[in-house]
Amino acid sequence: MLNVRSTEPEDLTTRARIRDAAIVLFGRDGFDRTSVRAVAEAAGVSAGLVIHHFGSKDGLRAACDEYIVDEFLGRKNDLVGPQPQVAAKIQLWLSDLERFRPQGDYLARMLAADNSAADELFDALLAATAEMLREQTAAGIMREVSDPQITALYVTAYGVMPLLLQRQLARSVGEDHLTTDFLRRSTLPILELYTHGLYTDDRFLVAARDALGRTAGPSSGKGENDPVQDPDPPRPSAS
Amino acid sequence: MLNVRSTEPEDLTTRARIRDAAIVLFGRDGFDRTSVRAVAEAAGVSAGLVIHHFGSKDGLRAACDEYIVDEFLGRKNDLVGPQPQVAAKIQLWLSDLERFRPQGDYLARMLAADNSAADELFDALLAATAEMLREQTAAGIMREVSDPQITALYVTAYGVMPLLLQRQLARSVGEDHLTTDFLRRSTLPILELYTHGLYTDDRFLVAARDALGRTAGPSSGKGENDPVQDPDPPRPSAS
DNA sequence: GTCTATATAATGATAGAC
DNA sequence: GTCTATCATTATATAGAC
Repeated sequence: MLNVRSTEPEDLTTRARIRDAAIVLFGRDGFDRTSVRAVAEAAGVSAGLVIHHFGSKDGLRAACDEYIVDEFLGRKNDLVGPQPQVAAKIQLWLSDLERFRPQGDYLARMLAADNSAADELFDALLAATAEMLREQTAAGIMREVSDPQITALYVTAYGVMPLLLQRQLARSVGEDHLTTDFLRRSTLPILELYTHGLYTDDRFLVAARDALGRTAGPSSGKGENDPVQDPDPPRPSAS
Repeated sequence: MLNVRSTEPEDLTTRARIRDAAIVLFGRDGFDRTSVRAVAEAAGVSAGLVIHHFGSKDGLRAACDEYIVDEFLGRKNDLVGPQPQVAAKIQLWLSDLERFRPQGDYLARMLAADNSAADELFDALLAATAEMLREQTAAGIMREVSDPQITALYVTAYGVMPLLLQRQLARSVGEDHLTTDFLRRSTLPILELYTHGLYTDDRFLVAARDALGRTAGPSSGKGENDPVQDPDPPRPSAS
């Protein structure tokens, strides 16, 4: 299903070969640590030709950005369908991590960097997530939440997190990189969280509602005991 | 509470001033985009002196890494207490985002990069989270989960996510950077998730258990319909 | 400890031949 | 379109004076 041309180096134009080589190297080593010469060598051309095709190293980056975003958002070539949807693309990527690692790595770097193309992509993911949340809630499949916008935001951010922290995730189970097995093993724990939560009762939620209620409003003065979000799990006041 | 010397530039040694300037610039612009000269200027010294003190630019980075990790893990100076705990440090950081932004930005870059100091820190956070999960479960405050290791891993990773995606989080609510208000607003949605989950019933969880049960074991062959984790929220097969 | 001056290497980009 | 040769800039790091 879906064409695979874009990752087969064979019949690509030189320009496309350079761009693909750049995605691999930029994704693996980072933009700054990758020289135009290195990209040229990987693509089997001269450094001058790289500049000739993209104007500058930054032009090359822009071309990579655009390609990745278009690819991911399904705005690509062929008339395979009206909208090969984001979800389908995600499924495709996940079905063959090895093969799509370069794109994934590149995407991760984009999201972490100060990059307007990445912003566009994140916004698209967020919009899709928000819409899904709305639909599922209307259908009674998902609970009503107090703040759909923020909820959608965190669900989206939690969703892309594995891209950014793949090194830590893989390392913690003794792997070099994310594997399909790891993702499969992650399925149940994540679904458990999204189905039941982790807490056995309402106590922390109620306490937070109380605390926030006292200062009230979307904006407020500073309190001493702000129940601000904790980079670690929500936990009782102790510890 | 807790001393604040480390962020007051006044009475620091020159070496410490250089290191602090480097943390600011490395955190803001990235290691590669920051020159030794820039660090030197920010610290009010010559480039030669920076090298004199740290041997090389990479030595400077290593010193910054170590400082940040030690600081965060509470292994720092003074005898303020046996273990000013990670949780306390997090609270301190969150209580004054503006002031600790340089450290936060630096930490974010560490975690995203290929950095052994960051690995050590992540491992410490993970261990603390796993231990907390164990305790809370034993106390009946948290539910039993099917895979405590993976659950702890995701809870930890979700916890540090805002550090890595602060740009996207802030942007989505129209801010330039994370604010205390944003974190306050995030408290309830996150606690809702951790208390009730998002789904109204078990259907997806049961379906996943079924699907995984069929292939069984922690490792298995490839299926066509792997219910692999989705960078977007768990969702029904449709879409 | 701190500075200035400099060596040396690498990089992005240009020019011009083919 | 593609190459080779080269320029100009910038970076890290060194050397030696103070």
